[in-house]
This record gives sequence, C-alpha cells and structure tokens, in this order.
Amino acid sequence: MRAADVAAAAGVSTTAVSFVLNGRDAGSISAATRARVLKAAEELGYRPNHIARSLRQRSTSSIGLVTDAVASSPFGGRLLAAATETAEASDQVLLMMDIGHRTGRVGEAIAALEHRQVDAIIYATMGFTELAEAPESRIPLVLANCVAPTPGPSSVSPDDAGGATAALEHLADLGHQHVVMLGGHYDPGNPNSGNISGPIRWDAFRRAAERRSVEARHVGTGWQIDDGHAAALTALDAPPGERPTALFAVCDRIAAGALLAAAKLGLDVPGDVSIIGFDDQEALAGHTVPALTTVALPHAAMGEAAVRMALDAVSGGSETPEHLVLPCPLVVRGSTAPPPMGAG
Amino acid sequence: MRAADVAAAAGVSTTAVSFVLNGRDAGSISAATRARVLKAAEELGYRPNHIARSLRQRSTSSIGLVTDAVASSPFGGRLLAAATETAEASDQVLLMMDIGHRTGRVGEAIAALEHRQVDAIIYATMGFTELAEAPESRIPLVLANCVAPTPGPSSVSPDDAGGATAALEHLADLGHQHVVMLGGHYDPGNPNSGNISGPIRWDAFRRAAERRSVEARHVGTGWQIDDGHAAALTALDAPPGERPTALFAVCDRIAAGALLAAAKLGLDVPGDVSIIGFDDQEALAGHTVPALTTVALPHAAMGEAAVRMALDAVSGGSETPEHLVLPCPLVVRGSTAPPPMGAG
DNA sequence: CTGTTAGCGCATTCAT
DNA sequence: ATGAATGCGCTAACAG
Repeated sequence: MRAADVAAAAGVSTTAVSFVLNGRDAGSISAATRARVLKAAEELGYRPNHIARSLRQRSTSSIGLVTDAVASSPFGGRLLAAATETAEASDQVLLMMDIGHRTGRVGEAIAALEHRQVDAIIYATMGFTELAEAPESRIPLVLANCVAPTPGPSSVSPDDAGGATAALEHLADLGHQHVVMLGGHYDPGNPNSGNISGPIRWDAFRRAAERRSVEARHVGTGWQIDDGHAAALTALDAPPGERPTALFAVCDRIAAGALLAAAKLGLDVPGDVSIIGFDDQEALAGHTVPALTTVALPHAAMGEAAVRMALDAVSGGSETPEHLVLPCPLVVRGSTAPPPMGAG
Repeated sequence: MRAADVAAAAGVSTTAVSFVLNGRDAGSISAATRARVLKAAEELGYRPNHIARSLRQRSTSSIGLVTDAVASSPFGGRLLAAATETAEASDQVLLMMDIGHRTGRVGEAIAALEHRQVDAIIYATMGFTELAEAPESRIPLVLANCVAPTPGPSSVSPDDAGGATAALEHLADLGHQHVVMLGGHYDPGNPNSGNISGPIRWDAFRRAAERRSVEARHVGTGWQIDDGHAAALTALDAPPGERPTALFAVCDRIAAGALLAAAKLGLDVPGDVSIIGFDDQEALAGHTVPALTTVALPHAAMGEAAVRMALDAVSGGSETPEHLVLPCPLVVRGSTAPPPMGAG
C-alpha cells in the first residue's frame, strides 16, 4: 500500500497523490483529479508511511521525553498523561526514555533520542530540581519541573514559593498563630536529593509567617508517610496551650502521616489541629479522612506547557528561552479550620 | 554527517562503512579497512541516521505502548519504568500513547502507532482487566495486566487469586479465625470498572478461608483511602469478642484507610487487629505506621515480560500466543501478628 | 576483498 | 494542471 498504488488506482501520478493528501493542491490540482485521488485513497485505506515521510522531510513529528524516574513517581503520571495528550493533539508522539535515578545518563539518553531524529527533547524530573548544568542538546530542549543556571534552555517549573505562601496565608486567615512545618529537609539517602522544594517551601512559609506575625517552626525531615508520622508526634508533643494549632506538611504523604499521628493522639483534625499538605497527590489528598487541604502542584499544566514550548521551538518560534513558572493553587478541603478556642 | 562522509574520510566505499559498523564484515572486509573506517567514524562522531535505516530495513526498533491511564495510576509507573529499561537494553525505544479512560480509542491508538511503523504493540491497563474483545492489530500485540477471550493475543497478568490465597494462609498461620475483606466491589462510578481484581481476590480469599475453616466476610466497596476508612469502621464496630481479628484490604489504599480508622478507634495494629493489603504500592505500603504487610503486584515484572514477549514475537519467535501469569508474592512487614489472647 | 548500484516510500523541483 | 525525475541516508544484492 504505497502512494504509487493509490496513484495507479486513480490513474494519476504520485505527485498528484502527494499534493492532494498534503493539502498542497491549491491551484495546481483540478477538482476532478482531487476527487479521484481522495476516493482511491479512501477505498484502499491508504495511510502514508511515516518513516519515509520523516526521512524526506527531516522531521519525525515526535518529541523525546527523558525522565528522571518521573515514570515511577506518585504524580509523575499526571505530567506524562498531559504531555502525551497535548502531543497527540498535534499529531506528535512521545518517545520515552527513563534514566531511573542515574542522572549521569541524561546526556546518553538525549543523544540516543537525537539519533532517532526526534524534533525536540523534554527533560522532566520527579521533584523540582536545580540542575548543576543544562543538559547538552543539538535540538530544541525544554526543562520540565527543573531549571538550569541562566542562561539555560526554556523551562517550566512550579511556583513552590507562591504555594507555600498561600498555605500560610490560608492558615493565618483562619486565625492560627502558632504553626509548624513538617519534613522535607535535605536527606542524603533519599533519591529526592537534588530536590529543592523543601528549602524553597520552608523559606517562603517562614517569611510569610513573619509578615503575618505568626510563630513558625520546622520539625522533622523526609518525604514519606512514616517521616510525617514521626515529625507530627514530635511537633504535637506539648500541652494544649503550647501545642501548634496547625501543621504544614512539605508534601501530602507527610500530611497523611501527620493525620495518622493525630488520630493516635486522640486529636481531631481539623477540630484540634489543622493540617495542610502540598502536591495534591492523586488518590491521596482527596481521599484521606478528612480530605486534605493542600497546595496543588501543576503537573498536568507543566506537561502540557512543556510539549507546547517544544513544539513552538521546532516551528521556529522565538529564539529566546522562555521560563514559565506555573502557579500552585490552594485546594481547600476538610483538614483545615480555625484553631480551637483559647489555643495558641 | 553521513555514512558517505565517513567513507570519504576513510577513503573507502559506503558499503565498507555499513558493513563494518553493522558487524557484517566477517570475511569480507580487511582488517586495515576496518580499522580505517572505525577511526574515521570515531573522529567524526558518526552515528547512523536511525530513520533512514528504519526505512531501508522495514523495522524501526521501537515498540508502541498504549496505556489505559497507566500513566496516571499510582503504580503504573513501575510497569513503565521496567518496560523502558528492558526496551533500552535491546536498543529499542517505547512510543507512548495514553488513551486516558476512553477505552474506545484503543483501536485508533494502535492504528496511529502502526503507521509510525512500530515493530510491535503492548497494550497495558491500569487495573487487571478482562477485555470484552482483543484489540485489532496487524503487528505483534501483547496484553499487559489484562487478558482477552481465548484464543487471544499473548498476555502477562498477575496471579491475583494466588496472592489473595497467600494473604489468607498468612493470616490463618498466624492463628486468625475471624477475618474480613475490605472494599473492592464493582463500582459503576469508578474508572476501575473493568477491573476484575475485586471479585477475583474475594473469591480466592473466601475459598482459602473455607479450606482453613476460618470465618470470612466481606465489607464495603471502593478502592480509595476513605472507602477503606469507612469499611473498617463498619467491620470493627463490634464488641471485642465478636470483632474480626484481621482485615484483608483489597488494596493498599484501603488498608491505609483501615489503619487510620483503627487509630481513631484506639485499636493497636497489629496488637488488636492485623491488617494486610494488596499491591505493595510505592511510597505507601512500605511507609505506613506500622509498615504494611501486603501482597505485591508484579508490575515491574509485567513490564519487563511484556517487552520481552513483544521482542520475541518480532524476531519471529513462537507463533502460538503465550499467557504468562506472574506470582504476587507476600511481603511481610509490620501490620500483621497473631490475634490478641481470647479473641474470636 | 571491495566498490557500484539500486531501491526503501515519500515530497518536490522542474519541465511539459 | 500534471508528471517525470531526483534525492533524503542507508543497506545489500551484485559485479568486479
């Protein structure tokens, strides 16, 4: 089933077939010929060989996606799904390559993808990361969920600081005067190491607290449920009057651990303590009891934006790299409320 | 940078270059020529254009992966990561296409991938699914985490029944005489609808219970944390003597909800109640407090096997479809223990 | 042992 | 308005 077959069936040349099927027939193909070609193509169920077309056009309509274990992160899927969907909408396809945690292999992966003639490359990391240096690429590159030293390639990243600020504002508006942030500090044994969300969130949270004159401390490290459980136990270990009335978890898993700790302590959430998370993790934040008030990480938006930027770059868009910082909206659910009477 | 450039630099023909670089030089290329080609290629940093090679060889060394929202499922990532890694080890690449929950589009996605000339296709679903009919494909197709009516294409699926049986055996061995399974029934509003794990697990669990003469009931529906929380509250609402001593959650999220419910009830896990999950969900099962004893879903093994089977089929392996059923091993952690004294 | 040559399927320039 | 001819970069018969 080749263009030549269609041409033969329609009694025209392959040129005519190519022109008609690619919409290049303005003023050069008669309506009659056009109709015959369309009919023949339809009947034969013809679809151009994408490989041959790619070779000829020097463009594969595919973009390479190299991931730093995004494929195995709890919310990396959101980015992936949005990226594939956006790509598909433009008749593009994503070529995946996961380097696990071996970040040294980014170059290799990019090179392999380049030789497959992808039109552009997206490098997406699991956690928000500050790259020591931008990966090398001969073709358009966009960074998703990470940034490189300026001037670096285009990037899309989440406004972690804005999200943390919003979290504190929410708590302050509710009347909390004494809050503690849980978890997230640098942890050498953790694959999240390059992750800079912890310090960014704490910093923004602390500053916002100062502005609103609320007392803020930081307790515990880590990113997992058990880390959150331990941190909350420590933070909540105080007589009612001195106990924090709200907990800001560095991520939803930490918040889930805090929820468990509160339950064990016989504390009601949000009656006795408010808990607010970060990430809006799928199948977690919206389903805890009570459902978690949290700050949403814009993974879907990042996936979509990354593909869009890559496509723009391919079609010769602006030369100057673009640095998109996407908002992290507050999602209010049931785990936050005003502090109990007389607390503080 | 083409083969011709390398040939020119080495002072040989492109044939020599092609033969040397593809290892077809046995007894047809002199050592001297071979060395010159290698040196020139090295110096020029030559890498063959994969597209041109694909066109010529009618094989793209890439396999299409269409997913039913696996990309956004909590553990779909494990399958993805293993699949990409296995593919990479054979110099293959994965072309991703996610159809979200619009299962009607499988055909479309497969067709699109076929026109991209992928060598084989893998269709992977989020939950273990029984397909009403096998997707159509002109090229080798393997089903991952789902099966079609026989005779269908090759497939890899988890031994859910075996896992559920192992869970009961574990509980019975510990001495539990009264257990209840939590969650998982068919739920029309749930995207997991085609998922047959619920009934399969309950069925196997119930039968195993009969064999061991332990009393088993089923309580609650759903697959999320809050569903588990509600189900556990119901199951545990009985005086100590009549209360079940162990809970088997249809999945780890349900188990997490049960853990939370137990904490609220002031019940110790595993001291007062044992809880066992299913899935061994990343960042969840191993990090609850206590860590969850659970049955592991072999997602990584399925991803690897699917790619391997697809590759075998491409290289003209056995014609007859193969149906791999992978074991779901019990992972004993801290949430199960013998029942409390005098319980029943 | 080595080089010449002919496609793979398509898009496109250049005659007609 | 249409078609013949050319080439994208590579591999592999085939001839030398």
